[in-house]
Amino acid sequence: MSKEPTKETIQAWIHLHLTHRLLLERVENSLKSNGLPPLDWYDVLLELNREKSKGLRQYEIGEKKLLNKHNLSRLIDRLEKNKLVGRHVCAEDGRGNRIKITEKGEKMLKQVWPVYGQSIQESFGFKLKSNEFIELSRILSKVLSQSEST
Amino acid sequence: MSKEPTKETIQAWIHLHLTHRLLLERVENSLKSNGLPPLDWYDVLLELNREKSKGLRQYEIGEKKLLNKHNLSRLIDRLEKNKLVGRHVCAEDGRGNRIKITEKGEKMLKQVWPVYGQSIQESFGFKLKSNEFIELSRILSKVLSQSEST
DNA sequence: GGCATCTGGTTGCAAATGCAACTACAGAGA
DNA sequence: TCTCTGTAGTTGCATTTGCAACCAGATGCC
Repeated sequence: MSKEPTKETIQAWIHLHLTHRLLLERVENSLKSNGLPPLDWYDVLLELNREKSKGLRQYEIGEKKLLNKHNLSRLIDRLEKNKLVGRHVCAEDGRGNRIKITEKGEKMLKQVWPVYGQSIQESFGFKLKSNEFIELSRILSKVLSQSEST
Repeated sequence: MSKEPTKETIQAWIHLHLTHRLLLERVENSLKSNGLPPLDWYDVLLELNREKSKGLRQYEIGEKKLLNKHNLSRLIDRLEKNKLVGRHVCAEDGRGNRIKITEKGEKMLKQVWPVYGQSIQESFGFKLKSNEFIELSRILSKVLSQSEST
């Protein structure tokens, strides 16, 4: 089994890398210039918002968002310091805690979305056709789904 | 003109974000565990290797790689400290300098590629069919090319 | 139970990044 | 020429990340 990627593979990887950098920079800039917190905050809050009642364990967030535990722990620190989430005792496991979004966190979500959404739309949404977004998602999902176990 | 991205747009963006994070983490880990420098070093060296004689201005590298000047300046510091590149006086513009790759830099490129290439192949190359890589590149190129001026 | 090992999460320290201010030269215009 | 503005690159400082060591509770084995 050849270990060398093909030209097409390399090309696609480079484009993926560059496109991501471009879009992320745009999004972060627009958040920042609107006085809003970085994208990661939104990402985590959004995940927590889906589990308002139970909350989530840190490792669950880490798995969903592919964030490592060190940084996630400190990201939660920052969110907690800003009263956007709370750490709650975890009944099932004394080591861990359950993270829950606060009212203020929910408000933040609502506040961020218009800016975030608009930024995605401008930098990305207008550039492709609907079926291209679908195709892009399909292809990337394949990469993601086959990699979960690995 | 609606500012709200469609569901498909959002979905594609999230997949792009996650896939990139996954692949980058894999690549960086394999480089690190083989005692090799981070991907950015390779990226910049590769660009410089295409212009061995003339070298490149920092802003040129920045444009190609979408790196901002502050970080690029310090990245060059690190590369220079490791004797992988050199800063040379720039005839046309007294403010700037020309960055050129050294022999050691070229060696580093050769040393990194097997590990880097293998890592891409394992995490990415095996997951899609050839025509999917081509389609992926095509779509992402559209996002990139339409964004250059913006 | 008692011990070793594993896992979730935290923390100290070093390295990298983002931001803003700064230097130095370039280029345009009076 | 002189001045004003713009651009290339650097640097100080605060924030964030990465790494490794660590703590404490869970799990497995005897």
